[in-house]
Amino acid sequence: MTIKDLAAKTGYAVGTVSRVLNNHPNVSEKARAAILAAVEESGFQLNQNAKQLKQSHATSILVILKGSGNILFAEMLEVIQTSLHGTRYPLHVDYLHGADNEVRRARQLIREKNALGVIFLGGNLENFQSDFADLGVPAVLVTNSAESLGFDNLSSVYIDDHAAARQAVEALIAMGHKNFAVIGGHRLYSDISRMRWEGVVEAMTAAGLTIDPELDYATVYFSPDGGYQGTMELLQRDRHFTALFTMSDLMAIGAFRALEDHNLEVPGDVSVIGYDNLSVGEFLIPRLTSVDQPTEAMARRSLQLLLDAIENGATAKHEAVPFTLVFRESTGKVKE
Amino acid sequence: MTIKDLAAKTGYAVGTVSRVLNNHPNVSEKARAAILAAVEESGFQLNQNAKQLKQSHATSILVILKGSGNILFAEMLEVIQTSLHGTRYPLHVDYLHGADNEVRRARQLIREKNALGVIFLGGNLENFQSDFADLGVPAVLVTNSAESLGFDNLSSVYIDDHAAARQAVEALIAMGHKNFAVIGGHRLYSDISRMRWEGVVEAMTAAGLTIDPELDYATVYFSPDGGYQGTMELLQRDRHFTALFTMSDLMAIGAFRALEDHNLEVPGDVSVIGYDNLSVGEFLIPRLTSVDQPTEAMARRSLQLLLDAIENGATAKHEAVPFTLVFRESTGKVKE
DNA sequence: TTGTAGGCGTTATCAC
DNA sequence: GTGATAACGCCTACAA
Repeated sequence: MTIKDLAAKTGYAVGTVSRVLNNHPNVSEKARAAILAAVEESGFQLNQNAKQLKQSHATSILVILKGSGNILFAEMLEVIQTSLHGTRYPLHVDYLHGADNEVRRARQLIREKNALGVIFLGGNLENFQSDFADLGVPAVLVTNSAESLGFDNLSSVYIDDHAAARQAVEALIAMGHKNFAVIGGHRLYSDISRMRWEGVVEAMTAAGLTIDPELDYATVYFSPDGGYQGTMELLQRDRHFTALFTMSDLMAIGAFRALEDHNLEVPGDVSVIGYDNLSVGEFLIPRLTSVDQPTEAMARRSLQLLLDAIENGATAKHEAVPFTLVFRESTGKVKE
Repeated sequence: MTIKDLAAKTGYAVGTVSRVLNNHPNVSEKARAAILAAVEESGFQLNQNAKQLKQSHATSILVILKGSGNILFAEMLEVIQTSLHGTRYPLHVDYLHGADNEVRRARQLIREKNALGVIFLGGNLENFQSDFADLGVPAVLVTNSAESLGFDNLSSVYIDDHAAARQAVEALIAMGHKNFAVIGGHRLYSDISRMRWEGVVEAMTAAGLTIDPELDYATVYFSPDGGYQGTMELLQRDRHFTALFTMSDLMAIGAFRALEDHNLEVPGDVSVIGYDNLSVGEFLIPRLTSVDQPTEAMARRSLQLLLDAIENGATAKHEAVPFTLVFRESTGKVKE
């Protein structure tokens, strides 16, 4: 079933059918009604390959999401989708694995889907470094700052991981904690892990405290299991920490379990602070203190920046979205 | 940059370029090397729109995933992806929202992507009822049984939700529980909620116990928050249950919290059993008893059924994959 | 082994 | 307001 068939069926020419299907003017009400009826009856669907192949002017916006399991990205995507719904910008979403090169993928999809701009939900700075030049359309990277790259069509929206981690630790220091342990990802391969770690170190140093990058840090996956393994490892090293900073709320769940297994109380013996402020944290026992990732604000802002660049040719901006610390029950004053 | 440009650049004709790009035979090594070098240098990428539009024979397999937030589906997708990697079947994945019609979408994508077959990860039987006829390629529905529909090209792989819920409740009855409460989705709109509920009722009835579909059931979302709200509601109704069946592990997390808020111990005062056996359950305090969804087995089996239908014209099959109950700490004998 | 040309389903530019 | 018709980029007979 093609528009040719529809044309034959209704007695009009393909051009008229196409005009109806695309809501173009200069079509009689009669023709429109007849063709729409035939479409309805036959369940006809436009072939997007042919459409995209032919269509000359770009109209759509592209979102490239790296890591489909990431719940924060999923939330942001939802915001973008609802914001764009009903506008004149169709949305294309593409899901990528961590290993794939998101910038190359973007380049191909921009051409194929006639995209006006791209939002990268997550991304690796190295890929932008090597492949972003001459992308041709405005883009926004969400999560990392792309300021250092200096591309004039690449904006970025992020939270200041460095400052967030620092403030989190400062708050715990203010509660009297002196001995910290940290669980996170690989500081070499994970930008955010490195930045958060640096924030921790900065806060410690500023307070005249010390933390050992080898002994007080556990490198694990961002999962409950990772949190469990990491905490067990830290505990076995016998470092006697009273505060545990996990780089994700998921890790904190595993940390809770490991501490329980060692008969350590939260926050009585160990204060635990997570990261992301996932909704699940509110229901844990004890309720989890966490660094809030303002997903909605980040999503909204990135879309604004992109549309501003598309519609008004606005220049690239790099913005840190304000974060907040959410204090709940898993942190407290250190025991005397 | 098109294959025309490549042809001009290398001095060969577009036909030769196309043959190289598609690994067709009858191309001299010299030509292949020259063209591949040019491709590498220019970073050329085939336009998939044009390719798919033109390509006559189908090669790919389509996976339609409903509800991108669903962690079980994400796991199954991973199994399918790795299984298919390196085979002659490219994989197309499409993510859909709950409200969209997955069968219509499949119909369009089959045509556009030249798919040989489809795996539906989740799906609504009503949509299959109304739109599946004459889909044209073999398909497998994962999660629900499609046996009642009787389409000869639609297989299904599922776990017997009915039996699983029944066995879960039977096990708790064997521990001495008599008063049950259940938290799940809307039994009208959610097939699995209805089937699980029916399993619960069956077990209760068989044991000579009663359960009230109004008073002992809370309809909520499949989330920690839903579990919390549902448990609070049940508690406020003052039904004095000693066993709580939640239709998802996520709900169980919220249930734990609500019980704690009422100074009720798990499993001392109330035994809690979840569903899905997510990895997080292992780390909860107490560790969560749950109905295991054999995601890997389901994914493997669905792919086998599909490939068997594609390659050997095998007829549609409907298979229940065996589930297991994983007993951990959140369930126990009822207090005397 | 290589080149040529028709056509996939659609949009857009012409005439009418 | 409507109908032809030339592309879009590619694959694939078929011819050379």
